[in-house]
Amino acid sequence: MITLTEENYIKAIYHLGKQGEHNVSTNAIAKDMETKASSVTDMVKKLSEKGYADYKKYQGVTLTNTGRKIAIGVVRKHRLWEVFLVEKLNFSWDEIHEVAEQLEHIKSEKLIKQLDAFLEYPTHDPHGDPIPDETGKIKSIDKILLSQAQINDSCICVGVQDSSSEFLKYLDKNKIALGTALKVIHKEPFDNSVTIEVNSKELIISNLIANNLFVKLS
Amino acid sequence: MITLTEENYIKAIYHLGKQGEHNVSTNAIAKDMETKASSVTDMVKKLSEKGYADYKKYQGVTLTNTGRKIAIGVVRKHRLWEVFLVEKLNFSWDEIHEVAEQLEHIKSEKLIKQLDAFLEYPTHDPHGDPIPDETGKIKSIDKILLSQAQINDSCICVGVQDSSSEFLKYLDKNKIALGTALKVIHKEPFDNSVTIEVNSKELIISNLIANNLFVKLS
DNA sequence: AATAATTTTTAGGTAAGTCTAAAAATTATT
DNA sequence: AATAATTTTTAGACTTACCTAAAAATTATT
Repeated sequence: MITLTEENYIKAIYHLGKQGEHNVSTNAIAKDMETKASSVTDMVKKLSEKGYADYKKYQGVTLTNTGRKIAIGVVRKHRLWEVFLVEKLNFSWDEIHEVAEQLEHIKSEKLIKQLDAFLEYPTHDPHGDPIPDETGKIKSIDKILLSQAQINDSCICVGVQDSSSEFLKYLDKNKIALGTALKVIHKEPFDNSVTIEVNSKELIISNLIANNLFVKLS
Repeated sequence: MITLTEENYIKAIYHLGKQGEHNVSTNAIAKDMETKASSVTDMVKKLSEKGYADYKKYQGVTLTNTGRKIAIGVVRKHRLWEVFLVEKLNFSWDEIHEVAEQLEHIKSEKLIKQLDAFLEYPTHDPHGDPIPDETGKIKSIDKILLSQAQINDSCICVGVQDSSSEFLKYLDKNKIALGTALKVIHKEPFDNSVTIEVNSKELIISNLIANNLFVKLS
């Protein structure tokens, strides 16, 4: 049996390793999970013994295939629950993370299978992140950061890099949601801000914002 | 903060005390929770210190108002999730308990409020048990055990006492569900079995079954 | 009422997951 | 290449929730 804590460590290693393939440092995990490096060392040893991770002292850690499968399962659950919260229970996209963090640990094959069907097999969560399918396959769309789009490019908002409440509230305030059409009008070389056309209005966006918004060229 | 384990103990004390009002013995809790009496002693001391229970050595334990409120909150969540599983995710009534045991511990005011609304404010769960409202009020219907009904009484199935998978499967097999109309045809004094008319057919029901089926006279 | 049986509590120990502080290894700097 | 800074690990301790075994209290039986 895998514990809740183990699941959380595995998830962190997965995310920090970009899909769990490259070595993740003890300190990176500690920072991400708001715990101490010594606790992380203890846990990665344990994960390694249990066959969920490969770990060599001072060399960081990677997930094994088993570990990666577990991580993907948790991510799948997390994202399906996020869809449920937004679509069925009228949560806004800045409120869902904390609840999904709890729901992702509920253990029941049938539950997640039925939830998936009930939501009509969504492919992306409310932040635009892909939902792994039952077999763990993740289909990613070819998205770029808004900061990388060129002048006159037309595109559609497909996701966020930062999903902090503050950032999402900023987007709400400016009527930018998933699916919103944007057009790049001007890029200011001085501060790397971007002028875009959105909802038939012009809006100036700081570099920080443009660096956290994923778009798809259209 | 209250832990998951504490919540489970509080819930057990609540159920064993019929609504948490009369003294519950250490052994009764241990049996119910499949743990040892010594563990129970430790925990009831802790619950008592935290103000959730009143406990005097060798005298058993009762819930305080605070403790009872917590128990009712957990029961509310458990039963709402059960409704969700049956109504929305096509679970059958013998599959829901174990998943609801997990879901009942998810902490989010908004979640449960919205879930309640999404389910259109159900008053009873799939076993016929009442769902406490937001303020903790529980409206119970005047139900009796089928074994207490008299010959020629017409009634409706409104709940079960035993919600074990075996019993619920027996009911399914015999096409008895919540809302099913029953009529008492004969009561056999020798073994206390009951002959009923259900779905236009006669069915002989053992005393054990009749003692676990709640009905409302109609 | 004394003894037996049962229940409950106490005492001491274990495992998981955390922490602090110190030691060891690695990486960066001069 | 030697020293400094940083990262990582080890060692030892704490908390929660559990356990076993023995002691104490309660309840039942004769």
